Amino acid sequence: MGLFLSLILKLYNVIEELKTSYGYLFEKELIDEINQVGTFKEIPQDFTLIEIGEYIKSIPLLISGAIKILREDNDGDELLLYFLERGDTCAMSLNYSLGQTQSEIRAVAELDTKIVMVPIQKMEEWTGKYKSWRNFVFKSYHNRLMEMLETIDNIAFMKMDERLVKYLHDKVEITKNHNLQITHQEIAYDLHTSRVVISRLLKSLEKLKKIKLHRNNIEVLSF
Amino acid sequence: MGLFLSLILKLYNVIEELKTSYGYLFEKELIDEINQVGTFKEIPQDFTLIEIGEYIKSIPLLISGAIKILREDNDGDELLLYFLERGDTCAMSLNYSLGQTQSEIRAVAELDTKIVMVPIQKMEEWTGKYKSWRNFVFKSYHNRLMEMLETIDNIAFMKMDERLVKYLHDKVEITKNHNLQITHQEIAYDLHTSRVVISRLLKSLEKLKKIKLHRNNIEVLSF
DNA sequence: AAGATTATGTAACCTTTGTTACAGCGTATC
DNA sequence: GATACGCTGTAACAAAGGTTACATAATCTT
Repeated sequence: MGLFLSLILKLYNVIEELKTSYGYLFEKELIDEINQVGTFKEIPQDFTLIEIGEYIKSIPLLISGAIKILREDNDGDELLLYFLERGDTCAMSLNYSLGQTQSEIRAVAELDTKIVMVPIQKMEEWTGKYKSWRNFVFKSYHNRLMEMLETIDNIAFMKMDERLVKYLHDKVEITKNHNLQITHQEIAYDLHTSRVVISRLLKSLEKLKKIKLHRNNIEVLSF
Repeated sequence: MGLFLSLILKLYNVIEELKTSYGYLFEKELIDEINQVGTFKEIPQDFTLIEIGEYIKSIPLLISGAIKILREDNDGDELLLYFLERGDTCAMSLNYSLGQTQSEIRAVAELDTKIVMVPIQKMEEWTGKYKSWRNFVFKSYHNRLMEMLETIDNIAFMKMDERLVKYLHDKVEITKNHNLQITHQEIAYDLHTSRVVISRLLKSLEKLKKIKLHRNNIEVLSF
């Protein structure tokens, strides 16, 4: 009886979470369908949702938290592309071609994150059936294109010191915390450079009183 | 009478061109609709189709030729993003939000190019009405995302000499000509670097017998 | 043909970024 | 508390790319 009640509560919560995050976007019928075929998942921080080369079987709809999308080259060198937040989905997963598609990116939970996974098969059905889903997919694609453009701007037009400042500010925004739990090496991976370069630039930012450096922690002062 | 005949021939050609480039994608009814509302345009090489900040009023469907898509930063520094070819469209234009959208990119004809311009208003109508159009839009978005990924790979993971080699090879492929009519300065703009750097690297490629340098012309030997 | 314009070649130098090496500190583990 | 390990700081050097300056060559203009 207690178990039964908690199951009902759980389901109730999922549909509530969906309504909160997507209710303003989707019709009631679509929310109901998502609730039926989707699986709710709670992802702990730093968990890898998908690796490069893995087959994409479902589309993630973000309820809360944040997901970091990374690109990697043949030598294993990384680069942070962008973050996904509530109401976002991964445009890379939206490709519903006949054959299976392999992921071009790695997705890692940046925070504890709640998502609803929808089987990729529903894509085609829903894009015909629900105008709101169609618009959502178009909008997602468009947002992702804009974020890729921003990433290109960053790496093409900005120098490493500017990129680092932007990175720190983005992190503060995503985590909603001025104290970033992060090592210099981790930043170096995300920006595709070396730890020494990051330490050097961070130290100069500290001298400018923009940040304060601690072990495993960076305090962002100016924002 | 001669004029009347040539008009008929012209219209006939447009629908034929559409059928050749898009017939395998679109239903006959959609081809007919495109033919009715679209305007056929012949764009001469180097003509700018759209500037950054201009309002997007129509979607270009490429019939033949090639279009170069460029990004620019606040200081006017350029960067080549990718090329569009037959059967492609500009994903940046596909955003049919309520308000007008400003272009984030510049589009320049790389070759003499034929396109059909479709009013942006048709987007919403056709995505509901034609499954093939929907798929085309999704596929375009996906292709453009993949090209942006490739661009990011280039600028993030490759050094200038490798980027230059890739650039030359891409040019040969697009123009279908081993003799590239181009100056060092133009290459420098596309790759967002300086003319001196390009001259230096080109000279070293020439010493490696990969290219032969002439005035306003680069002969690509190894391919 | 003379002069102007544009394209290319190259040297010298500077800045940014990447690499190697090592020291010192904080924390966890035994 | 001794030891090991991970994180940070920094120096010294190397490499890539950007800048300035100038010479020369090809082409266009008049």
